[in-house]
This record gives sequence, C-alpha cells and structure tokens, in this order.
Amino acid sequence: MRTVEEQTEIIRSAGYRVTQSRLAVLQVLAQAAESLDAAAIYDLGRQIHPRLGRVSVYRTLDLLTGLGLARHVHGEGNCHGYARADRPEGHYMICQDCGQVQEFPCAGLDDWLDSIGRQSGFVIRGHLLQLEGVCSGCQNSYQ
Amino acid sequence: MRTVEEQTEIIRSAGYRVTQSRLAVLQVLAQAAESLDAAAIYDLGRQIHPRLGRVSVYRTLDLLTGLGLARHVHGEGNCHGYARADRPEGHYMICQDCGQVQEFPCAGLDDWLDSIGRQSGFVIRGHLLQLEGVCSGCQNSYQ
DNA sequence: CTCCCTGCAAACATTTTGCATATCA
DNA sequence: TGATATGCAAAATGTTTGCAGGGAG
Repeated sequence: MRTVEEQTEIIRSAGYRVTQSRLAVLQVLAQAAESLDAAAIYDLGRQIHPRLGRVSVYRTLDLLTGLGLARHVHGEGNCHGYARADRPEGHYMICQDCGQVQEFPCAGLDDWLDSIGRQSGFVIRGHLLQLEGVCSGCQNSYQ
Repeated sequence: MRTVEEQTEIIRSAGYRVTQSRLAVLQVLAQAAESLDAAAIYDLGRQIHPRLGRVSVYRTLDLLTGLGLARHVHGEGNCHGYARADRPEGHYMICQDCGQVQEFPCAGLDDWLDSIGRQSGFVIRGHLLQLEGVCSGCQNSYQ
C-alpha cells in the first residue's frame, strides 16, 4: 500500500505538478475502501478541498490512471467506478454489501489461462477477473 | 447458438410481445460478432426497421438482458457494449483486432474460484472473467 | 516569473421520462 | 378490441471543451 507521499512523488517525477485538486482526489481514493464514481469523488474531494471542480476530478482521474495510481472498476453494478491501484491490475473482488474493492491471491491463474489459450486458439494478451460476493467483514456483521 | 426464432419464442412465452423493434435489435445482435453499444445497435437496427427509435433500443436491451438473451460487455475499451448471450454469463474473450466476442471453455474455473474464496474469506457469488487478445481468425489473417 | 493547472460555464453526449399514438395478440 | 409497446420531444444525467485567471515550481 503506497502512501500519498509516495504517490505525489510519482506524479512529480513524471513531470506533473502536485496541486490541491490532485491531492484531494488522491486522498479520497486512499481513504475509500470501496470504488467510487466521479460524482462521489467530487463530493468527498470537496470536503478536503472545497474549491475542487468536477472537471479536475475527471482530468485527475485520467492522469492517475495513466500513471497507474488509479484504475477503472467495471461491472454490472458500478460500471464507472475508480479505485486506487497498487498492484497488478486485472484481479479484484467487490463486496456486494459494502462496495469494498480488494485484491485477491491469483496463484495458478496464469497457468489456467495458458491452457485456455491453447484449447481455444486465442492469444491471450490481458484479462479482467472480477469477483462479486460478500467480504469477511460484512459476513461477520450479519451474525 | 440460438436462432432468432427460438429467441422470439422465449420473449413470447415470458409474456412479452414480439414487435418490429425487438426483432430488429435481436437481428442486429445475432448478425454482429462484436459487441455493440446502444448507438451502434440503433444505427444498424434502423437499416432493418427504419422507424426504430432510440428509446426502444434501450428498453429492448433491458428486456433482453433480463431474459438472458443479451448481456453487458464491460472493459476498458467498450464499457457500454452489449452482446447476445447464449451461454452462462461471466466468461468471454474479446478480440482486440476484430472486436469479436466469443465464449471460451471454463472447465476448472469454479474449482479455482472455490479455493480463492477459502483463502480470502470472501463468499463468491458471481464473477466476470474477460480475456482480451487475438482470435484465431485474426491470427491467420496476419500470415 | 512562467507555464501548467484550475474552475466556471457552456457545449456535448448519453440515458430516462411523459404522453399520445400505433400495433401486437 | 384492449393492453402493451412505440416514437417523439424534452428532461435528466454524465462527460468534455474553451477560456481567463490562479497557483506550483
């Protein structure tokens, strides 16, 4: 889990400025366990930086996505969500109850994908594996 | 691969009417190998049924999705795409070259998902596995 | 001090709703 | 024939662009 300071250093060393707007979006994504859409990031970001504009949210999300600090979360429910990206993209679990996005161990997946590719004749260049279910925290809260 | 006739029978037996608009959308999805967004379905559908309206495209896609005859295709490129659905949803491959969407054999996936659930404490209720790559047809055309 | 980045407003694109009419069963 | 589904128009929603001013380096 990268700190916000480490993230700002990535922005700076890529030649971009570290601004109030960008910091606000970074902090919102860092604090939120669940994935958020642009509107939610805007609302939460205004609590940190009241002058934040919608436009900067979109532009910042593009920037962060390009730098690998954020990523899209797709799916039936939240098609336009964004979450911070710390690890290799492509695998995550979304809790249907609390909306939290978490990574999961993916040992063995690449081997399985290789065999799928061989069977189907498809050259696999990338994948998106998203699980939906209930996280351990929400399971406990039902007791 | 269900025929359009079989699909219309599913619509009819679910208590819905088989209309020109719904037929046009069905035929567009049946003819298109790749996933299409609402605008593309509208354009192509008008060639079949010129009086087709945008609204009916949206409403028909909702209906077909509910009946399991169509499904959303998400992903970085085409986040709002729709494709016909013939088999259990959740697994498909998208060709980065021609845009074709195809199913792939998913033997062993459920076992793997079970082990992921056990390791992570996550109760897995559904999954979305989307592979991106090059289909065998497009590989051949490079030769 | 300079240029990048911002926020506002407006343009633009996409999806949903209201309602009178057409059409399927 | 009667209820469902349609298409138009307009509203609502979500995203992008133009531009003058502000803030990071």
